[in-house]
Amino acid sequence: MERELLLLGLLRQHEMHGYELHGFIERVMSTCVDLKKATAYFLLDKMTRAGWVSVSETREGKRPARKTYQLTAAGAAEFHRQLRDNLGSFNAAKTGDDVGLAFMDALEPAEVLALLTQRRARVSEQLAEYQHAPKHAGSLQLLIDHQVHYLKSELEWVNTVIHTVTHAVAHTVSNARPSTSSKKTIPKTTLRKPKSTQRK
Amino acid sequence: MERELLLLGLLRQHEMHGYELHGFIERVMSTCVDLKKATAYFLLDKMTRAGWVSVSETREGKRPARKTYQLTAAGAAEFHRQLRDNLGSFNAAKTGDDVGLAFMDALEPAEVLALLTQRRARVSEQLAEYQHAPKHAGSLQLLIDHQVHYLKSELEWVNTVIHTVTHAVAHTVSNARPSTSSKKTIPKTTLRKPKSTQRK
DNA sequence: TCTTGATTAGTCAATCTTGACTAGTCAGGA
DNA sequence: TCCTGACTAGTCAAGATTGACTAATCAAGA
Repeated sequence: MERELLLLGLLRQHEMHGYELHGFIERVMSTCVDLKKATAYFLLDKMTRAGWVSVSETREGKRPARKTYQLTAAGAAEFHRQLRDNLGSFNAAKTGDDVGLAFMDALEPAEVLALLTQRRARVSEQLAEYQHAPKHAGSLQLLIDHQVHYLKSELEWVNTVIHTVTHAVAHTVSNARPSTSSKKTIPKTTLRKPKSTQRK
Repeated sequence: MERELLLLGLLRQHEMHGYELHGFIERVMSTCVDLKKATAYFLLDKMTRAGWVSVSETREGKRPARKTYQLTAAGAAEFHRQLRDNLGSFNAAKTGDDVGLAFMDALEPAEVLALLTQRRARVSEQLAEYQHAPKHAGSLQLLIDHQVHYLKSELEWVNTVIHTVTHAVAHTVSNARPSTSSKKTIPKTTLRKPKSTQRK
């Protein structure tokens, strides 16, 4: 839904054709939003049907006609409505990217540590990339700063997990029978067998 | 894609029917993943076609038949593949939830502040809710902790933005002609008009 | 001049996701 | 007994999203 706001917001500045909108988003904002070309066209179409933008075909030379989109009055109103809604509300992203953590017990702790270390490297790489990227002007930089802030927080998180697991390993190893490490980290009580609803 | 891993991982513990899988995810993991019922069934179906899970219809009393899903050997292999992939890689969430920030200039700074304050309240509420929720066992709690860590980071972020905007307002107001505040925060140079590709 | 590869501009079929709906069961009160 | 509302279990059509494809233009080198 914030993708619509984004398109409306960009069109507010001046009319553009679909490819241009998508290109700008890719080039400048790819750090924090992703909007594939086909989705951009889909949304522009939808918003055209809703009367928020209007299209005009422009023909240049022998090129196939390009569609230029411009904001209508209704679109401007919708932009303001969505903007207020966007700034005043909060939709937490789901951090489910690391669901695997719930199933750590399926692997040797040593392997888990190796994998998490690899994950940490990925986070660092991305963080470095965004931190050293050329600065943008004004409010756009704010969005990138947000992503950087988020990545820093993710880096902290991976580190916490790595520490936790490291200690768990140390503990487990010292208590384990030789050559077999206890791999159960989810106690049985977490996942109960379905209460048998057998009847009759 | 991590939704598949989640389903496979849960089925690894013991067979379940679709409703049970979805129910468990809703009840226990709704903080960090969201998987609607229909999506769960869709994925189970897909994974059945892929041979990762098998289905058996069980009939109890006069109830309509329920489908019970169990992990196959191929499914177990796939689970391990996906688990390794999941732990070792990192897909940054896009923080685009606040794209509106890029268009702050369309509103009075005072209103922006009010809206951001409201946003901060939303973040706090959610954070409080998750922090005080009953603890879960083992690795599952880890996922919730991640979400809490993330929400704390978001709270910091909103605060940063509020501070920034507050100062910008102070600065603007002191420089402004009386009764009109400068609202342009995105300099013109950020969004250029398309270089006219006029030819001929 | 011809070919190759990049850029512009979009379309389309396949896949994924979801809100809304169906339908049986069961417990408890009128 | 009948009705109501909650729970169980799932289906379905509509909508959103994407990867892969088409097709024209243009620049630059062989």
